[in-house]
Amino acid sequence: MPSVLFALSDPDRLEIARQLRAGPLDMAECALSNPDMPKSTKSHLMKVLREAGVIRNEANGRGRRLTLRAEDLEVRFPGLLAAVLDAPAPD
Amino acid sequence: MPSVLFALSDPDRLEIARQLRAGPLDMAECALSNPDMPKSTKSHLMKVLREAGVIRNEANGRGRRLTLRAEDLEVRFPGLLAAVLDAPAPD
DNA sequence: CCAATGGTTCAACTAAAGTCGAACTGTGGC
DNA sequence: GCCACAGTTCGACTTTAGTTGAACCATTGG
Repeated sequence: MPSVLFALSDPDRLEIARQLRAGPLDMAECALSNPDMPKSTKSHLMKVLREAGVIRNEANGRGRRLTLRAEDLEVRFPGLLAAVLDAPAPD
Repeated sequence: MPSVLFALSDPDRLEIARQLRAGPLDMAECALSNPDMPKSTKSHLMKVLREAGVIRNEANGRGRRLTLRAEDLEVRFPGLLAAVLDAPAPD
């Protein structure tokens, strides 16, 4: 649980979670505030989210499909994800 | 918002928030998992929570009264605090 | 007034996260 | 098979957060 909150306590990672809310996304598609972020850094963000159980990250063609694990989170921490993602702009 | 999630993403700080849920508490009363934690460390935990806007910390006699800022948080991030504190044991 | 109690602040240190280039892996198109 | 593409992993580094003793400040009981 602390790890979930920690994962979401970063603007970039929160932004990713927000984008995934509407549905799975190819990693290449999800744009961050900083467009010229090195791919190793971006990959690291995904890793933190993945290890916290916030997203899934499976190979898909030559890219990667990112999925928000909304149902799993809902079971473990009811209402949490909604409360976080519904909140006002990422400030 | 990230700062609130960050503040709560630590077992000790989360524990404090949980204890304050029932009502204000004197700092001396709120016991942590580690009872022989130095007071400077404990004070630091409070600072993080305070600066994130999670708690209030006002002088009260020779001690300090800690208050969970539940209403303020509810306005800014509806449902968030409840979702976090209602969640299963601090794991 | 003085000493004890309860916390804060400071400064120095340790530990943990973030950053990013370079090397590596797997997939698809040609 | 080979090359380009999309990401991951590794390792070295920088940055940020946690930890703690010591000095300090405020309040209260004697």
